[in-house]
Amino acid sequence: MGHSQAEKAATRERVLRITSRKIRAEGVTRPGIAELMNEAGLTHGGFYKHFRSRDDLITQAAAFALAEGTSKMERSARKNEEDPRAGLIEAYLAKQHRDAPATGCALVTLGAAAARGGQDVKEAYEKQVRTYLDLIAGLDDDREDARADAMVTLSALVGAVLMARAVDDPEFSDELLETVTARLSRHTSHDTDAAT
Amino acid sequence: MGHSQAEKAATRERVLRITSRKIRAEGVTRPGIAELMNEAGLTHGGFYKHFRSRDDLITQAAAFALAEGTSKMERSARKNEEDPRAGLIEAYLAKQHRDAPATGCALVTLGAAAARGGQDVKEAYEKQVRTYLDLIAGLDDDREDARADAMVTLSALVGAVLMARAVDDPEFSDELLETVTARLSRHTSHDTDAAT
DNA sequence: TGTACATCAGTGAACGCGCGTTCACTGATGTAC
DNA sequence: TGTACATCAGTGAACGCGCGTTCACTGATGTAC
Repeated sequence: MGHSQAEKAATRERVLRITSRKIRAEGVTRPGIAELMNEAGLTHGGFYKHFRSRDDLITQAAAFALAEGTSKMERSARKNEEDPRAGLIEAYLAKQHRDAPATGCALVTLGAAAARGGQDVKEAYEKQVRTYLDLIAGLDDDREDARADAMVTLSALVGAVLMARAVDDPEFSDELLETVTARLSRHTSHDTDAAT
Repeated sequence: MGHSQAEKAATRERVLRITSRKIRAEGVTRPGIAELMNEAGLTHGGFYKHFRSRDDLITQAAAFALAEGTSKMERSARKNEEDPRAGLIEAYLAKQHRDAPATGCALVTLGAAAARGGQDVKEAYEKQVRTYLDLIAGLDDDREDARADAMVTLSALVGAVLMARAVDDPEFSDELLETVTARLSRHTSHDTDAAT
C-alpha cells in the first residue's frame, strides 16, 4: 500500500466526507466505525490514527456537513440570474434535494442532533444559519427588513424539506414543496392584496 | 404488587408516554429498554409482556408523541380569543416550547427520524402535519388561499424551532423566535407595503 | 546515488462492555366450583 | 361467601451479539549518513 503524509490527509478527508453523508442519511448514531472505514477502503484498526474516538469523528463530520451547504446554495442561486432569490428557493425546495438527504443541507438533517449536541456542533450549526441568512438577505436587495424576511424564509425552507421527507404520501410531499416554493418566491410578504 | 388488567393497560401507557418524551429529547436510538422500564417503576424483564421488541416500542412511542401535539396547540390557540392564529404562533414559537423538546411538538424532534423510518411512522407524521394544516387554515378564516398560507406558516414554525434549538448563542436563538413570531403573526402575506 | 534505520499509516485479532432478548420463577388476580 | 386453581404481569439472572477500543505487527516512507 504505502502511506505518505499526503495520503494520510487524503484518507482523513475521505473518512470525514463519507461520514458526513452517512450521518445526514442515517443519523449520527447508526453508522459504525468499521462500516465507515470500509467504505473509505480501509480496515477499522487504523481509525485511531486519524480520530481520537467515534465521538470526535461524528463531531467533526457534522461540522463538515454543515459547512458544505453554503457554497452549494450560492451556486444554485446564481442559476437564475434575473431572480437569484427565487433560484435559491427553487433549488432548496427541489425534489432532488428532498430525495438526497445524504448530500443535502445539514440544517435539516442534523438539526435535532445539533440541539442535543455539544457546543462545537452548535457553533458550527449557528455559523451555517448565519451564513444562509446573510446570503438570503443579500439577495433580497430592495427590502429594509431583509434580515427579518430572511429568517422567515430560511425557517420555511428548512421546515418544508424536513416535513416533505417525513411524510408518507409522495403527492402530498410534492404539494408541500411546490406550494411553499410558489409562496416564498414572490417574497414572503409581497403578494398580499388577496385578503382584506 | 399485584397486576390487574387495568394496571397492565396503565403500565403500558406509562411506558409509552415516558418513551415518547425520551425520544423527543434524546433521539430514537439512545434510550435503552432497562432505563425506560426503570423510569416507569419496573424492571426490564417485563418489557416483552407489552411490546414485541424495542423497535415496536419506538414506533408506537413516535406515533404517540406525534398525536399528542394537536390538542396542545388547539388549546394555546384559544388563549388569544381575538386572534387565535397569532395565539397559536406565539405559543409554538415560545421559549418554553424551545426549551422543552421532551414535551414539545414531535414534528420538530422526530422529523429526521420519521424521514428514515418505516411507513407507520411516516403515516403518523403525515397525519399530524395534516391536522396542523387544517387547524391553521381554519383559523385563517378570511383568506381564500388559506391552505397554501398554512403550509408556509407551519413550515416556518417547524423550521424556526428546529434552528432555535440547534444554535449556540441564546440571544441569537431568541432573536430568531421573536422575529419569526412577529413576521408570521401579521399573516404571512398581509404586511407588505414596506417594499416596492 | 546508495544503504541502514526510524517512523508511522494501516492490518486484523482480541478484549470487554452495553444492551436487547430469553427464560425459569413468583405471587397476586380473578375465575370455577 | 369461601376454596382450589389457572393465568399472567413483573422479577432478575443469564445469554449472546455488535461495536468501540486496544494492541502487536507489517511494510512502505522518508531521513541520516
